[in-house]
Amino acid sequence: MKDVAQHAGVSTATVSRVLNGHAAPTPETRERVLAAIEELGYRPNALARSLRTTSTQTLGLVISDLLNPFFAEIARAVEDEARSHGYCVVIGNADENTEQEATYVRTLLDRRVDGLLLCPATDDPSLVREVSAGGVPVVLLDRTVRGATCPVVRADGSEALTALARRLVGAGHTRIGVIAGPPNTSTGRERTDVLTGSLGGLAQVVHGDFRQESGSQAAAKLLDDGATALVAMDNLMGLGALGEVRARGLQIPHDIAFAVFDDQPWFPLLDPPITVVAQPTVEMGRAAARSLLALINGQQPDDVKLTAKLVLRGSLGEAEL
Amino acid sequence: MKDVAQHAGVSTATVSRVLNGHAAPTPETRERVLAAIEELGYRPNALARSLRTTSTQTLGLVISDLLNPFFAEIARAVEDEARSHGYCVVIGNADENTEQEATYVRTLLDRRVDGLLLCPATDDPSLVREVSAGGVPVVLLDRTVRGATCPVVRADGSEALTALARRLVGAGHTRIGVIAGPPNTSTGRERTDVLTGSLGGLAQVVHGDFRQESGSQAAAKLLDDGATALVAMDNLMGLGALGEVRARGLQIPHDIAFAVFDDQPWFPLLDPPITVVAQPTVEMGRAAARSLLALINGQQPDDVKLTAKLVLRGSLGEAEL
DNA sequence: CATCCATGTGTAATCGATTAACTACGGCCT
DNA sequence: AGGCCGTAGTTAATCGATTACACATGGATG
Repeated sequence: MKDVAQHAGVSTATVSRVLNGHAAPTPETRERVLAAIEELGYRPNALARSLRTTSTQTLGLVISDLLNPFFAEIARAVEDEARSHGYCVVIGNADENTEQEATYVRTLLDRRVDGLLLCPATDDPSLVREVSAGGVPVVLLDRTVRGATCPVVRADGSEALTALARRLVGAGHTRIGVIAGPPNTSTGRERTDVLTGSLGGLAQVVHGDFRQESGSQAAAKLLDDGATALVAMDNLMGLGALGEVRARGLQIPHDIAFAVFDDQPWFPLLDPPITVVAQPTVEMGRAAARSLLALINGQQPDDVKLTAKLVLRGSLGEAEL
Repeated sequence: MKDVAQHAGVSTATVSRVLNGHAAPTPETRERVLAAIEELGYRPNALARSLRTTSTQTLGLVISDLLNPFFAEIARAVEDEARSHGYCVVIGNADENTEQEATYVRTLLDRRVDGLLLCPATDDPSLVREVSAGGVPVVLLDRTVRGATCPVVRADGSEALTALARRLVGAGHTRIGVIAGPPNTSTGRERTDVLTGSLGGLAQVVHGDFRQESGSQAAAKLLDDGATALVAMDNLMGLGALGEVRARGLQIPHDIAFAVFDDQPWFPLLDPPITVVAQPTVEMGRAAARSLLALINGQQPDDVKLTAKLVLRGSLGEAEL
């Protein structure tokens, strides 16, 4: 910057003013400065700027698992929305691991992100509290924590799950296997509670960890126990469960009814296409980013609850008639 | 930091030494400082530190499309490797868009990343040159650019594609539809060249843009032209093509042979499972991160070329016998 | 013609760390 | 005892920006 100033025959203050679009400098001075900048290929040091202004124009996003297309899509949406407001997003991948999650959150805070979007790995509120205590705006995304005091953005699948339950019961299924998420996550618990609630006593629940492998294992157990329908509570466990169903040579929907929470682009390609509860992923990501930006600007955004929809495609068999 | 110093009755210099594990401070002083840090909940400001030391312990990763599971997996691998060396990764999503790519690269440089991993959107070398000129270490990943002067890490699919071509030809296919990537990307061109080369004159090529929609369109065109086999050059175009095949009610492999470049976890679930050329994604990501770190440490890493493998699963029909 | 004000630019403090250069202290040797 | 040295710790410069405040200039005004 000093070089630019010298080159243009002005002081660094003037250069800074030109850079930041202040009113002061003469059009003529401005020209000279811009020319010098161009000539020297100067680019301002964002670190220095942020140090001085205490604003990094950066949001932190800590997600549970980057390999889960659901979160990848969320990340994408967050990024889009943030960029359109002149913010940048730094993504941290917690890998469904509390420790790694905490590490990432702290790293992001150390780098002074202006705000944090968090998809918490568990519903333990301590990490969120720690962040809030540090005075950094936080918004929770997809999952919440116990006694959360910050805005939360998530999808409500109750209606869709109730409808799903009704159809399964109506079709005469009496042993319905539910491949649930971890009980210490809000989504894991709530989805399962709603579904089992509306299934009366017909549900049999096995908990997985939102990953493919646990989906196969859970499916195996449930099939061994004579389940005639399977519902996986997230797309990765659904993938695992489908593998198990295939491996056993079972036909959907003839031998077994099948549904998944979370839509994926390839579900319609299966034969039959898979019935799902589809979440408005992109809207969730965008809404979360908007809430966080509002919070950063001193507003108090409300919680956002978007509704998930049941998409019938054929994998439930007669239940869909 | 000043507060900590005061609290511990020492100067900021001493606090800094404790923080950075210098030899100087007495165990006793160290104790006091650590106690003060603990008590005040002090966390060093990474911006200030980086400004002073000109090192951010951060790598930039600009990928073509975060929604493409291939790149998501790469990102994940890069991040793992980087973390294990004490580095953090900032991901930028270029969306297969040159302008956005350039914007991201500049943003990352402005933030003074220690090095940059780039999956270039096109093979135009100007952006890479710009970065190199700025003295920032760069490594290219998956794709290269014309006349690249920096290390490149990628997968070589020649062998697998040749084998694939041999089988298709052997099975008597004479109209083989190739859904190619954009000709201005190295992977788009090379894969297609190898495949069409080994297919003699039997190949018919339609170029897509590495996205789902273009895959359906290309497939439609090729099927209209009477193709009896389809090969998609990346998983998203494969997804689109499969959709088109399904929509037309064609049976794989009976009506049409099908193969995709890039494996995906759900390919084995289709009926029949899809034959693919599988790239060693994780190894690519890790290798690229390692190369970049080496470059940052002043070494001159060689290019890395990993080999992709043909995985036969049944979607080629008699070609696989 | 002196005074005042507006306007454009420069000077220097500041953000929060690191680190070279210096000081103070105590022990050891002759 | 005096000189020397090693060591723990302090002072202050520095990284590259922003910005409050001071200053200079020129035109308008009484």
